[in-house]
Amino acid sequence: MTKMIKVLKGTKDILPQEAGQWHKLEQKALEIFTKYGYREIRTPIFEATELFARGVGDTTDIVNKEMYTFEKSDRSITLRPENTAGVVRSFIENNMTRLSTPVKLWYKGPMFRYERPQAGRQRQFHQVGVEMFGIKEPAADAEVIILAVDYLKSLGLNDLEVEINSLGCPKCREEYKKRIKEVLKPEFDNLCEDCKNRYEKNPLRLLDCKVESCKEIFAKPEIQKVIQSDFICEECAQHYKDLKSYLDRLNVPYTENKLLVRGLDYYNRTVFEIKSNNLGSQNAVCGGGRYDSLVKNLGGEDTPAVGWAMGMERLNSLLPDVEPEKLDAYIVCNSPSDAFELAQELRGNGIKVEFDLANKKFTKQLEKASKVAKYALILGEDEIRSNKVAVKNLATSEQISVDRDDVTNHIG
RNA sequence: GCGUCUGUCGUCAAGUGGUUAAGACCUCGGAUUGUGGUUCCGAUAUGCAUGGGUUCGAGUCCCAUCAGACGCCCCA
Repeated sequence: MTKMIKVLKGTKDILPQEAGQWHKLEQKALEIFTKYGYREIRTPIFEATELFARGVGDTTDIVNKEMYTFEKSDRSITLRPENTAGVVRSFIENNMTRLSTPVKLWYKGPMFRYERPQAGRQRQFHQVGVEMFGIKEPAADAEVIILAVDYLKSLGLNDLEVEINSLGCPKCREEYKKRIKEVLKPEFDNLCEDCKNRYEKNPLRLLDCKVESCKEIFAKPEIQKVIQSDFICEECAQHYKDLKSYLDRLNVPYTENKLLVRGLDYYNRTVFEIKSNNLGSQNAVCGGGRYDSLVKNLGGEDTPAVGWAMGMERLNSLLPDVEPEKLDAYIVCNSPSDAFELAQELRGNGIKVEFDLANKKFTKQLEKASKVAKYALILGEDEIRSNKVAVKNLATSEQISVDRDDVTNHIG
């Protein structure tokens, strides 16, 4: 036999039996985001590699080891690993700074990261996300978080926890990093390999290492004191405080997590995640935050922004299965042309109907009808002659003869 | 990139070194030439991820490769 070609590692077919959940995710996204004034944007699936290097940050894992990059006509091109950079590129390129603020955009679509697949992680996966441009006030952060919660609720997902933190601005964050490095310096040799790495690359990430020996080190009082200290500057602290009071006022429960640090370089001040306890170790369904310097860094005017993304596969695995909908009717008839004609009449009336295309026997047709449809429409020689149709309710076995023009009214 | 576990029909599986690889569901056909979902009968893996090895003999033991699941790193 000829060799079979299989889907690539970390990729999946979305099969018809899962389509119901995907439709729900997409329909609710459109419905809820529209209520908050967001409009959909669709950016290309591949972009110049430089966009992600500068946008996401060239010290991040995503850019360093997870991108699908290829050369074409002397250009370096990359399949998007996330969509904030692409949306920001489009925002700048299409002069959206000229639109009245806030500019609210949402997107959905596939993203690509070259990683080892595991529960809740694939190489091609899908995200829905929102980005809001032009507002520096904490009300924007709050609205974006509340929108995420609202969307998740509309999907019937309530067992979720919102975690927030503030990373401060570049100025006060540098100060904090310096202090963490100072206090950990004597312990450097005792840290695990990953932490030694993080010490230089991203000191903030040090703090939630899962290795026991590192946990012990971080538990020391003098180190805890630095971790727990309020390092952020006055303006950042006020922003964070205002965000919390909005969330309190709107009755959105949240927990503060000082160890919540996002791995993308562009975040400042507010960061947040929404987690589920019903997933594996990849338990965040939503992650986002404020990125006030990204637009400028990518060549646009200085424009503050906040946004988030959700992993659709992760959402999907929290959703109950959707039963496939039955056909309204299945036509049972030994004359394909008569069946076809009736089917087209009914389809014209908005009825979901199929008929046998393969000249199967009467009993086989009826068997098929009972599996896929609510009603069997029996169209035999007698019925054709008298312009009638026998309408059989397959659940109750009741059968009545009705005028052909009247069929639609009997299978609502 | 690292670690752990797994790989028998479309699906769920039995099989624990010894003749022709259970069973169930799905699918298809028949009983049933205009009445289904119940029932009965029948069909469907020359092969146990792939390639080597051990053995008189391997789905069963060993090695490698590939694939999958889960975890680390990181992220949605």
